[in-house]
Amino acid sequence: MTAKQTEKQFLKSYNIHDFDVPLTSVDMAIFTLKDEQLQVLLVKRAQHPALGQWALPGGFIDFKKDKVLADAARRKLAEKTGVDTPYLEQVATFGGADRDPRGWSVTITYFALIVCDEVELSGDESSDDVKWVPIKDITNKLELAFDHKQVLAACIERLKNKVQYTSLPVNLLPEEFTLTELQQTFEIILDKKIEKKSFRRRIDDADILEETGNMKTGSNRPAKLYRAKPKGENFYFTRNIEGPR
Amino acid sequence: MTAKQTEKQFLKSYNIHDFDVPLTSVDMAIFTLKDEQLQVLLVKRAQHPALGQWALPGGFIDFKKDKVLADAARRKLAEKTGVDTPYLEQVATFGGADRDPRGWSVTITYFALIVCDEVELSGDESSDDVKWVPIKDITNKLELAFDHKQVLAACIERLKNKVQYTSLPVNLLPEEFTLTELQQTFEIILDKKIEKKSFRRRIDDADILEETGNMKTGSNRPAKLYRAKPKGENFYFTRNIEGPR
DNA sequence: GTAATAGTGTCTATTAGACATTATCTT
DNA sequence: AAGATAATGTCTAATAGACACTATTAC
Repeated sequence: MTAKQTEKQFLKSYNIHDFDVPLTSVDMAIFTLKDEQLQVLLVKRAQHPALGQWALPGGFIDFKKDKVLADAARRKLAEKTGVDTPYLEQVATFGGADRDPRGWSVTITYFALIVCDEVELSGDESSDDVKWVPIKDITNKLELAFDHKQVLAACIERLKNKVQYTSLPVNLLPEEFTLTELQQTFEIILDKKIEKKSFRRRIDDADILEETGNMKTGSNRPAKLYRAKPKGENFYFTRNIEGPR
Repeated sequence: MTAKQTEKQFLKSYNIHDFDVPLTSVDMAIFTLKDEQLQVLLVKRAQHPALGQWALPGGFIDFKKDKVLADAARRKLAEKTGVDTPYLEQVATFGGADRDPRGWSVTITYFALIVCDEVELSGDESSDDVKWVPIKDITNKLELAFDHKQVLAACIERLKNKVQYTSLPVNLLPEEFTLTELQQTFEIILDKKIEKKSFRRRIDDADILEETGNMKTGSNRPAKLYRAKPKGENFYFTRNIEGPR
């Protein structure tokens, strides 16, 4: 391999396996709101290594199906849940010699926010079982495969942090929702109470919602239903939610 | 490969090359403050592909030298600059079929903040030349190898965003510095003026600096010199710098 | 009517920006 | 003393939390 080659000659003689190439995969923390708790999807591994252990869903890149990294993440999500247009965010990439017994490995980690009643859980050849687990139950008692507990912790931390200054929780609610439901979603993730008026001012100032015209009724005054505005990317506030003084 | 194997048997017969494995590397955006500008280190590629083009420094993981991903980033930084304890932050991972002519590739991207006068630039076998480039000069005119312009844009965006609510710029200054120098650093990165009293209140409230006891003299009133407190991780403010009203 | 939750008005405490003022050095 | 920059005092405007109050439904 001399510098006098043309690029074409170089590429012809190039063999990826001449170099140290880590085992590279994509893992997902798929979050949803269920039973008034933030929950994450875990799969029981049906293959070695870590056979039988609970793990974040994930897998290898498919060179034919995936054009870019996020495609692999979306594909994994769709395989497990059937959901195909979630909020998806890359969190971090973990790599090291010891995190997988097969050798030096790298995992690119994403989290997704989905509406759980749009989901049809489905295992596949790589998992015996799939389940939602409240993130509060992910304690020392529950073992996860590989370093997935750390990976998941990073995803939860990112989510909690961003909920302090973005409108992310909108993505955990169905098409139409009330402001009270949205506030409760924030409160569940932040694990603290938010003052109603402050919250509504904040959302109103962000100008990210529109009324659907419909109302949610119950045994009391009906509430206006809102949806995210069409152009609705995530809104970034310049101040964190402060919470009770 | 049946499910009846033990994990040991599985690992024995496992061959990483039976799967789609992307070419995985680490790239660095090394930032410094030089001539009152934020600058980034670029290297001229001495090898195919993209021979002769300017690129972010980077390279492959070394399974012997690198225990975890960040080791590879630190090693690349030290090879180019001699700096060994920088502020280092993982930004994002880019992967796709088309970003490198050698095939499906993944790059884990970090940025580093270093003090440029502690640096001894040194090329090595993979680069003809190394230089600092002001980020304002990274325009349409300047071509970068692969998708490095996008990669760099992501690093710059992350840095600028975080400077709004963290104390990151401390890492761009030498051991001792004045509050005015720190303020100027913020102003350069954010590209806007900050009101002196607001800035000093903010830094004071964060309680991240300590006086060194030394003064910086000039042709006017001397200024106190500060250093980051020993336990000094980065401080996260709950509000962004607002800037002029 | 009562119960319940939706939605609003408004006070107060906090705080960031503005900007004037004072302090301390060199020449 | 003049010039320059460091450092601080303090006013004002903006705004988040607190909390009381009104509105609208089911029963």
